[in-house]
Amino acid sequence: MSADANITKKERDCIVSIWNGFQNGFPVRVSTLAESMKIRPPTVEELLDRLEGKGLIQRNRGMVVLSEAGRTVYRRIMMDHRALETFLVQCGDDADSACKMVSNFDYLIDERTALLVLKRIGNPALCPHGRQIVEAI
Amino acid sequence: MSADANITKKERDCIVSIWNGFQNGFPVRVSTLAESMKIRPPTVEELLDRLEGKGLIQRNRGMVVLSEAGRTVYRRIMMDHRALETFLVQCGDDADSACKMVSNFDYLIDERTALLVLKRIGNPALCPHGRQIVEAI
DNA sequence: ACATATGTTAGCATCATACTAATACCCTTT
DNA sequence: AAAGGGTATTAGTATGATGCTAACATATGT
Repeated sequence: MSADANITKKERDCIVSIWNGFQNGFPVRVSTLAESMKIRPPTVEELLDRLEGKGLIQRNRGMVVLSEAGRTVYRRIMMDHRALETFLVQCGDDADSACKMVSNFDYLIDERTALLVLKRIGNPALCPHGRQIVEAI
Repeated sequence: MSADANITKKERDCIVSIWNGFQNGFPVRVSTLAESMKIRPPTVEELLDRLEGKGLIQRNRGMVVLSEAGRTVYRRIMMDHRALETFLVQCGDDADSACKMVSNFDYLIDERTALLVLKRIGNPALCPHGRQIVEAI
């Protein structure tokens, strides 16, 4: 098992952008996603169609939110991401490089593996950026 | 930078299969590659066309070998693979799961990161399967 | 009601992956 | 040398992911 609802890198990025865009309390808009992902709105629509097909998001008149399943996927990606990122920083990498590197494959790592890594690095509560490794959302 | 001659997962698998097939001293054949990768010969041809285009292999009447550049890519993939695999085993994973997991992203990791990980886990000479982590080929 | 923003469809294009069917090539055996 | 068997390659097709522009639709605010 991977972090897996069987998603691609772009779908992963989109899920993360949807979550980040939501931070202020309002659902993110398609145009905002397009801007933050540096792709055109129709390409975002395409991506959203696929994510909706997988049950990971809900849409309403241009507003986009993660579904319960989508939030679960997000949580998994982030736990995996922050576990590895924290490990790399412990190895001597800087937080930004580690973050960029790990973004390329965090969505491919299974939960079991992430938990093993977390235990090994001492179950820290926070990642190098100061965020909760196991996020409650 | 990733381990990167900018390859895909299948191209990565193909490079590894070409190397493994070569072990006995004879270049691997297309049919052998097809069998070991569980795809049909024409799909192998397609893959080989792309790898040849990237200068990573050389072909001669159905025989396939890695080029110098291809061997470099292979070495990098394997160092990255074995570094992470060894780390996961140190975390408590078993060698086979670790191997399978790491195969999904070893080709995405940059050399600098792999070297940091190697240092951190104590620069072991051998991976859990007993192979040289830094392979001389 | 109109103008502007934004969202959505339609229509393409490209690349990676994969297949079957047909053809070409090579080697061994007769 | 011809025939046959195995292997490689080409041709043709398909699908999924990613991306675009242009056109059309829908809101929102003045």
